[in-house]
Amino acid sequence: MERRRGAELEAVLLDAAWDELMESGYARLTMEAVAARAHTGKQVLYRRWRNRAELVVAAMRHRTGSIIGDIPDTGSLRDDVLAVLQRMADRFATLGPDVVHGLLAEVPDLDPEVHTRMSGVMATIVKHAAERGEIPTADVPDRVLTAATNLLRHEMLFARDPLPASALTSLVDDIFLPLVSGRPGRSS
Amino acid sequence: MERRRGAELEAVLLDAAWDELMESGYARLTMEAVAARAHTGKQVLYRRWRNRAELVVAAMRHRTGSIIGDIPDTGSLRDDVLAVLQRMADRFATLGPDVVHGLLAEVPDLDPEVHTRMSGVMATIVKHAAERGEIPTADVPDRVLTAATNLLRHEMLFARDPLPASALTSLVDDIFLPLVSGRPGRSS
DNA sequence: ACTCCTTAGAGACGATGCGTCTCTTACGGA
DNA sequence: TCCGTAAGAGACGCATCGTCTCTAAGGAGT
Repeated sequence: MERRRGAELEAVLLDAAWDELMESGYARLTMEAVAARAHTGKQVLYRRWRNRAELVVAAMRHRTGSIIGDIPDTGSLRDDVLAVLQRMADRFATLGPDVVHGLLAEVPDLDPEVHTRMSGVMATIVKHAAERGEIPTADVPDRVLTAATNLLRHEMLFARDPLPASALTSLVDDIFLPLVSGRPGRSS
Repeated sequence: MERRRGAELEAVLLDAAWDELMESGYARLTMEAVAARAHTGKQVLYRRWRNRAELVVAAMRHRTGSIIGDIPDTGSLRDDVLAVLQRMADRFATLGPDVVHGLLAEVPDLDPEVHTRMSGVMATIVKHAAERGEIPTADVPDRVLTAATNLLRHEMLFARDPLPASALTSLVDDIFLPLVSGRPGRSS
């Protein structure tokens, strides 16, 4: 029997966990199933991750790499923000609400890193826009910077159905742009 | 042995569930424990609620009644909104993140009712403000109406520590009021 | 007052799945 | 070649879910 080791084995384990996650969701993912899919025993999993939650988080990081890639710079503030929101929506769509809810319940420490990174991304985008003269100032409160992304995350957490296409544009046009451009929001 | 029945028994069951929820949180709440605390058997619980999640939701409704009481009307838009946010924060504080996360994971259908009600409350508050002349118009997109409450919920869901007092005022002054008054947001 | 019928109270039961433990054996390093 | 680490496999104990079973309390009906 060929026996896997080290990084090679680890990749197989994480792939198995990811596949299981996609097939069964978080609530129904069992360590037994992951081990079986990887043709190994549970101990091999528990030797690396302390519990199901850690395994799933590792599988996600392994599969999707960095939480957020590079910072969009399209030359238009609106398009930049839309690009960020679109990425979030795509990411969430592949995971599904079940996974996010499950992780949220069991891994409360998952978020802060994401939040600070998001905040940084938005700050950069806003700075670019201010340099172009699109908006009067890049000096914007953190809550405003993250308002659109946080609202999107909120909607995705509670939405039962896929988000309508209008959701992203509404967040940008009704919320974000009015706040950073210092202009009245459009009325409905 | 005195044997409880009907509404009387149901109240005892729901109180037991609530106490257990406060003591152990959602993740550690077991049907056995609730039954034992109410001095009865599990079947009595399962005869009324199909699973743990339904029992907990029923216990919450029983304890805290309607999700939102009356609509604040202080004569000031800012104070009205702050009052709503304060109520949300209080409610969440008594429940704790564990309970909310757990329910979110197991009862995805919990939200829509809350959302529409929240939307209605904010619409009324805004209408009053417009009638007083505090803001130019009550014709505000739904996403703007619910922006503050949704952002607060988002922060509470992800916050590890109790919210700082400034969170509520920041949501009102940096986000909500600028959006509905059609004026620039303050800079940080 | 007597009977019946629902269901409370109590707990056994099977199933599931976690996380631990044990055992054998492949294989890389010295 | 020898040895030690860890892979592969699965048994194990424990917790808890949700179901089933049994006895008897106490209203409802005559």
